[in-house]
Amino acid sequence: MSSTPQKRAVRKSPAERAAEITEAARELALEAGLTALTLRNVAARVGVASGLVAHYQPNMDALVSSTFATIVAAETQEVAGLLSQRPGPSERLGLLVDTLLDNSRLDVTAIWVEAWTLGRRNEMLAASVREQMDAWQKVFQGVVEDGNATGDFNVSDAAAVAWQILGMVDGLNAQALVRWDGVNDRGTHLARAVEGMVGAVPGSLMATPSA
Amino acid sequence: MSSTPQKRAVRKSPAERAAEITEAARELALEAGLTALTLRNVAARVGVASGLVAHYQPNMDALVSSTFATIVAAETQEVAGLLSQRPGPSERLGLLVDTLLDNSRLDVTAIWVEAWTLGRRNEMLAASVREQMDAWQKVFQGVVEDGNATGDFNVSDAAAVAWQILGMVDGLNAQALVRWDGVNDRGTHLARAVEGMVGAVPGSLMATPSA
DNA sequence: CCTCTTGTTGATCACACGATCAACAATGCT
DNA sequence: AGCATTGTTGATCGTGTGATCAACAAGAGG
Repeated sequence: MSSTPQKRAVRKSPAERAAEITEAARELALEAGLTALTLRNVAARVGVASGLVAHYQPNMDALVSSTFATIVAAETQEVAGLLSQRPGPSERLGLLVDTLLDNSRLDVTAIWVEAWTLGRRNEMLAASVREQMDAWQKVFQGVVEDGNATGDFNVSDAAAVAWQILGMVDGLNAQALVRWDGVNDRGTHLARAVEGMVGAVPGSLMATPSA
Repeated sequence: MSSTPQKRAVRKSPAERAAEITEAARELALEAGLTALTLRNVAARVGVASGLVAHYQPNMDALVSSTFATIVAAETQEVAGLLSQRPGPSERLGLLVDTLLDNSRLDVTAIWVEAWTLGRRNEMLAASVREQMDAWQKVFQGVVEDGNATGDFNVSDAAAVAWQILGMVDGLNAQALVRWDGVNDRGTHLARAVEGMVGAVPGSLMATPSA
């Protein structure tokens, strides 16, 4: 009769169990947000007593923080990987803007926004947020500097411009989180704005879809 | 000896008490975020029993929602008021961008960001958020349309561009919430980006400070 | 087959939340 | 002065949170 309420969880190695817990936390966060990361929620997802989750984590703030870092870092690396396949800076920046606005990562965006406010009460999370933002900024900065070198762009302060573009992307994504309607061709408008910022030829960032 | 623990609160008219409560909620939210709006917190600030706050509000979701709306609407009207004192569209758009990035409203930004995530679990708040975003978008759209009429700008879809600028401003502000350092002249960079979007002459949005 | 290590349980604590409501008391009215 | 209205209290309920820890049992080593 009863399917879920198993009597006792099978005994596993600490490494394996720890991995289960962090993975469950990752899925939970993506589905219901970082706020859903409670001892009992995570435990239920693993199929284990709540005490066990506490046993594998110093405290919940740490689990929230590391889960955030895991999710966001994965996205950064994934997108950075896509970038390297593009020939020039213009194509890369265009792809970057286009990819980040394609609404296929709204779950990650939601976690970003949540982390911004949760960071006010979770110092460990706040540190992770700053760290991951730096990583993203570095990705943008690299592309901008490449464009400067090739002459495609003309930017005096690549770091600052990278921060700006990142901020814009974040804002537009957060907006999409609440108001998905209203604007259709966000990528085009943002591309024009970014072209203005990096001193690129208008239209040069228009993505040529690989499909 | 005891200062705060007064025996009983003075009896006031419903209107006056209700105003006290909403005002206390406003201050609390600005200081500690919308999450701090609990029955007991608000009650303590007013100097009243927690039950009284509940008596004046249908539920806490409603208080959170209305407090958000109050704070944000005030900011919108304040900035919109400043706008009307500027002569042309370029000056107005420049002032808009400059004012919203001057870091003097980070408390309001924090509330925006918090509302975006809280809205996922508070339908009333979500509605308020959409409403207030629309209001802001309308402000931007008005300026863009003016610029179109005077020929200062050249935009085909003023509504879409207004959404974009709004999103960018929100993103940069949210970023400043976590990373206040790194970028110094955000206004300049954003101005260049916006100039690109609205088709304005480069440099035309540079604010000429009234001071 | 037994023992001992150790992964696991679940009851429990203290706290905070929203919400409710009978009892209370201050005020205004007669 | 006495009464009725009504603003106000504070204890209470049910739920949820993080954290703790004695007790349990599964599995490995002897």
